[in-house]
Amino acid sequence: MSRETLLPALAAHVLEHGLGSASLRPLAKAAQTSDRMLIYHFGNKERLIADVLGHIAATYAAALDAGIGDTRAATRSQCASRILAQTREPTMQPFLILWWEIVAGSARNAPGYREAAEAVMSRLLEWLETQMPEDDPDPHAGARYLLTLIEGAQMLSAVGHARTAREGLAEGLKA
Amino acid sequence: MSRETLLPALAAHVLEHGLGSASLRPLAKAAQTSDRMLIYHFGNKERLIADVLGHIAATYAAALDAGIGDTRAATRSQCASRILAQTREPTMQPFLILWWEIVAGSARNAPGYREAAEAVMSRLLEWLETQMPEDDPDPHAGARYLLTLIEGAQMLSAVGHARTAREGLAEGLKA
DNA sequence: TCAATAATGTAGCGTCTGCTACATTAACTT
DNA sequence: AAGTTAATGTAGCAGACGCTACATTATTGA
Repeated sequence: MSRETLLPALAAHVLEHGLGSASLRPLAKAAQTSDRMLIYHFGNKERLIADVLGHIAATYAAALDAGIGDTRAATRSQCASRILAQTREPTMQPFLILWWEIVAGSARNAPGYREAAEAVMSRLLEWLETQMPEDDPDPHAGARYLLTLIEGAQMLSAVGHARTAREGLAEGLKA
Repeated sequence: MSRETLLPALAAHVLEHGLGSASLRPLAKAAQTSDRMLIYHFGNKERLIADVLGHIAATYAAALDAGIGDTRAATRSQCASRILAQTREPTMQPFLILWWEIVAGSARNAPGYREAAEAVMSRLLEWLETQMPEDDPDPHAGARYLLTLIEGAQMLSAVGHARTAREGLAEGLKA
């Protein structure tokens, strides 16, 4: 069992249980190995977690690419709706919950977190740019605007302000 | 030393070192007591953390109120600038970093987190509403819009996308 | 004044943590 | 076939974790 073979199982465990309870022995059990072997393959826990986060970020990016449409959106609002529909996919939920732990780690400069978070946001930005309306006056700025608005809404929803998020989004997307 | 006497020292420690390293013995040391006494006063760690988060949320809310201006903003953009200026205060930085841990806990339904986060966002919303331009066509929606946008920008900055945040904000606030 | 209650100190239990020393087996190279 | 390296098992160390049992000192109320 190589490092790459282990990563999916480790990622699945982290996605389900969060980073707070990601200690060696539970992780090892989830991947059907021993803590001994995890250290053997990854060197130490820090690198393990960094690798797992990298794997998760890559998986998320691939899921985004898979859900990409071949037609551009007609309006910014429709563009936002598309990405919000993606985030409502059930398979996306564990990632959305884990995401805030990644942001928290990034804010505290935990090694590996910043890179994973940056990668995800960059990919999301690319996705948005390809989906922007053809006649948009400023697709570059528009994509960044939509990303900012959507992520703000996502956060508000995570802390029980879903209603605030909905009204904020509506105001920001009205024609 | 009562529960209320201890809270400021505990809060200071959590603000400086984060919730990840908020275990009983370091917390006790910071408050010049023993783990024994922390359990005695708060019952268990779960309630301790919930109380500390509540205290921090209240402190943050008070800081917001203290920084409130007596004049309304002239434009939504100016209103946003005011709150962004507040968040750049050096004393605010530890809270901004801790905030994402609170969001992460809230997303995972950790006890006490949701309440603290909700309280902070509610207060921020009130603050925004009092500062909205007098001639704004829809101050209710406008405040929610600004909150969503600003928090999205805050998150992007936390993960190394400060430039994206700046451009997104600019696009969302242009007249 | 004396009894009841609150507050604190000391010591430790059982468990989990990341990690390592040591030994053994499997696989590959020459 | 022999020797080298990679991969794995077993056992355990030293420390941190949340929490508790027990004893002791302060404080308070009758």
